[in-house]
Amino acid sequence: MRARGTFPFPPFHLISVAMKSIETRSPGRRGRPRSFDRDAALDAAMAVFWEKGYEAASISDLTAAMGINPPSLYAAFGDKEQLFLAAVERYQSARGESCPYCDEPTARAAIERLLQYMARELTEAGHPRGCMMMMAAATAANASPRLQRVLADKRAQARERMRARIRKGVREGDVPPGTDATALADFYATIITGMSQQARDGASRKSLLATAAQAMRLFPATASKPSARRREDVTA
Amino acid sequence: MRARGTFPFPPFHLISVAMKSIETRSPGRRGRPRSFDRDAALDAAMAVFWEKGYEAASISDLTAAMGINPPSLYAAFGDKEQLFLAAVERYQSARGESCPYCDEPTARAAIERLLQYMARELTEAGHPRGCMMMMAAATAANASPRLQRVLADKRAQARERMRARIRKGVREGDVPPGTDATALADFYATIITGMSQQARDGASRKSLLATAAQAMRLFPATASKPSARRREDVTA
DNA sequence: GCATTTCCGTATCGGCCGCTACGGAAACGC
DNA sequence: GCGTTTCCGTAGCGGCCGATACGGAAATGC
Repeated sequence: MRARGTFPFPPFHLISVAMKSIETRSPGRRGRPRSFDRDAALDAAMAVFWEKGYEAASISDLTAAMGINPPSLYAAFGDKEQLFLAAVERYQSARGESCPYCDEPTARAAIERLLQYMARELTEAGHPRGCMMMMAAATAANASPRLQRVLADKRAQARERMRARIRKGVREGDVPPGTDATALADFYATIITGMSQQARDGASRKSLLATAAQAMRLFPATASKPSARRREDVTA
Repeated sequence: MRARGTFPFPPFHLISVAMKSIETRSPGRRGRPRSFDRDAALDAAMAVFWEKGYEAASISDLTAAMGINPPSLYAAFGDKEQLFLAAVERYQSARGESCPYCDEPTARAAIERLLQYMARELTEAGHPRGCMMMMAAATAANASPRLQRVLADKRAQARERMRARIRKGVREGDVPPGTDATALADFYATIITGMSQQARDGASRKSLLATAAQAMRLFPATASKPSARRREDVTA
């Protein structure tokens, strides 16, 4: 009984797990092999951290969800903090980065796609509500400085990515010149942060999508500068 | 040495403390009187909860900040949960309610005043950053159901107050008819929630004020006459 | 003065925390 | 088969958690 079944994950996850499992069997590892799937255990740990946050997730909670005993956890992941960091990496590589919003042709479309993706993801059934990083940030108030710094860096990176995309839009002409990319990125970062909290509070997907749509209304409209293609500006 | 000095509070607090102190001395209380100021201790406890959240604030942290020993804490406040609830009440009566934004003549002015007040309050020096209620909500993930319900009610009340103010604006004609008060209140609730998190993350007051100003840009514009055109919004 | 009432400080309580020592079992290379 | 290596499960470590038992001290009413 390895799979816990509490938080089913998409197929691509299982594929990745299988590949990793084959990969780690190739070298000449001696002795008894590990009897549980490391990535599956990591997914289970991620779900617990996502649900409860960092400090509130006890080793007992984690081992129960992972289906292993404490020594196996420590042998495979080091300690609670390293396990959490591994879970964060997995969370980001499987979810955050799975929305290549920066590939959208315009900055507006990119931000809009990101907001809609977040509104859906934060209220998706099958995993805890809200964003794992936000939950962790709130519950790691007196964790190690290293962990806090890592989390702060991740958040700063997310905001910086939005800012860079907006600046690119200014350079390419699909965002009005003189637009304050920093202020705009701060605004949308605030929206996303707030949506995560609202989702955790039980807000419906419809409500979050409405908020996202509202927020998009104040994205600076293009002054019909390049190629004169009129956008469906929903401005008020 | 009673005052801790870590988190100085405004004068009105001290006045309230003095009045309460006089009040509680009047009845025929026998035996040795309490040797510490209950309200001052409550303020110190509030600061700890505000800084660390509910679960991360230990009795040891609290007693150290309050300048008393555990038995005095339990005698005066019951247990940790009741102490926290008392701190929440004090927080709200001293801060949340101290911004009578609903008295503003128009709904727009009310929301704008609220947002600006929050932007300043959340970054005010002299007390922890962010909103105590938000911090508590995030760190009370596995607290008692009763406590979680109380916190959820408080948040719902705050949102409902905004919604009611917007609806009043619609009735009185300073907000366009057909405005979706619920969606608008949800949006501003999301903004405020997000601002609290951003403040905790170290965002500057200037940044929060800019975000608040951005958010005000999409408050439905008043038509010059209350009987003007309807405007469609919140479309997916 | 006295008896009574209440508070305060010390010194814990049982329980859970993150974490690990240890011995036996399982899978390896040969 | 063998010895070696690694893993697993039990059982428990020291430490902090929230919460208290208890005895002495302080302030009361009389």
